[in-house]
Amino acid sequence: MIALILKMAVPSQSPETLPEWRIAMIDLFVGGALLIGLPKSVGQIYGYLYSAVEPAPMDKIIADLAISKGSASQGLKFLRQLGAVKSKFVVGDRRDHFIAEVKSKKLMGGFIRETLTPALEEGVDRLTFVRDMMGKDGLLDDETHLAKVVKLETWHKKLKISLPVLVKFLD
Amino acid sequence: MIALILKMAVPSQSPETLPEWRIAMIDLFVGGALLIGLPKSVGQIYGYLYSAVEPAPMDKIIADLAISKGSASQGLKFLRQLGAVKSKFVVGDRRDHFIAEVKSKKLMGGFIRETLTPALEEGVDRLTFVRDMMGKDGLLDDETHLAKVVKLETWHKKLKISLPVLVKFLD
DNA sequence: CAATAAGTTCATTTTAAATTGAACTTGTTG
DNA sequence: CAACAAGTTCAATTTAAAATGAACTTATTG
Repeated sequence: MIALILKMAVPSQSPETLPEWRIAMIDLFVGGALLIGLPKSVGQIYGYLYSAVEPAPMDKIIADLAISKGSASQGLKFLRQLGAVKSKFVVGDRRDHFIAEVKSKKLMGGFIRETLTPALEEGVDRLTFVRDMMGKDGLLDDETHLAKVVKLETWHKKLKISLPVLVKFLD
Repeated sequence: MIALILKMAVPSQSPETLPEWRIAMIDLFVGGALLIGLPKSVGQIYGYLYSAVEPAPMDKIIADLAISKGSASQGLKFLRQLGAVKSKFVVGDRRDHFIAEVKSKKLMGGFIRETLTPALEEGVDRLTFVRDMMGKDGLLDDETHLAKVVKLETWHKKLKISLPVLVKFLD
């Protein structure tokens, strides 16, 4: 009996046409996503959830954004890894319901952790290698050559410092 | 007579095999370029010039990096627009000779000017549009909805402020 | 436990972007 | 001014990435 009532509270979703302001907001996030090298679909999904008033299940996202199951599943997986999206349990509904995390500590922090930091780490390795190879060629005594590596190392160090600061500043 | 001597000072370039340290440095810049959404070839060219000891003409870049004339020409054009590369006149040689600009004010400043700022500007337009449409739907009185736009506007403003600061810090 | 719903995975297709190279423009020189 | 060298442009091709959707796994329920 209770089950019946709960079931009725979650009628099958008809693909809703998004209001213009939501479409514009989603576009904004799509632009941002592409700018930092993330797939369009990820921007769409995050924008959708950011602009949503209530938690949305995957099939609703799929219907409203007109994207495939695969894109939605993978996009949400990625966003959850970042910590940019979390899921909320809704009573009487088997489906996961997703909401956007809006604190930029979570948003950008996740991006830095999952994307930027690995890239920077690879950078360290390459820099070490450069030093080694220069040493082999006896170039580390040469002012000009040494300066090139040192400058790179300085950039690297400063980037590593400033990214977290940036995140904090953004709120 | 003089012309003859000068000509001999610039013998036809045999495609030189780059030392490992230069290859590693170039890879570093390729990684950086891809990270910020620039084509691989642009990273290669900049890395090549950054690691070069003397100014290099386009045909040397083409030969050493084994890229096409088209890529080289377009890549250099882009880098000059940014201000990340400048050309140096070499006596007795018709060809342009290129050198990398290493001050990050030039490097990142150009990127911010040419790529980030236009993107941010488009963001302003979209945000204005979002406000308009929300207004039309009478949603700007609603705390929840208003908060969403305001948060975006705040992010936008802070990003605009912090990018130049970041550049200064990087040197 | 059979039937259904939710969600994931991944081989294939689609799409977008970068690269190429041939044709062209511009400038130089003997 | 003819021949060549340097560099640009852009249509066609190649390459890489993202999106799709069918097959699958896992969990739920009547």
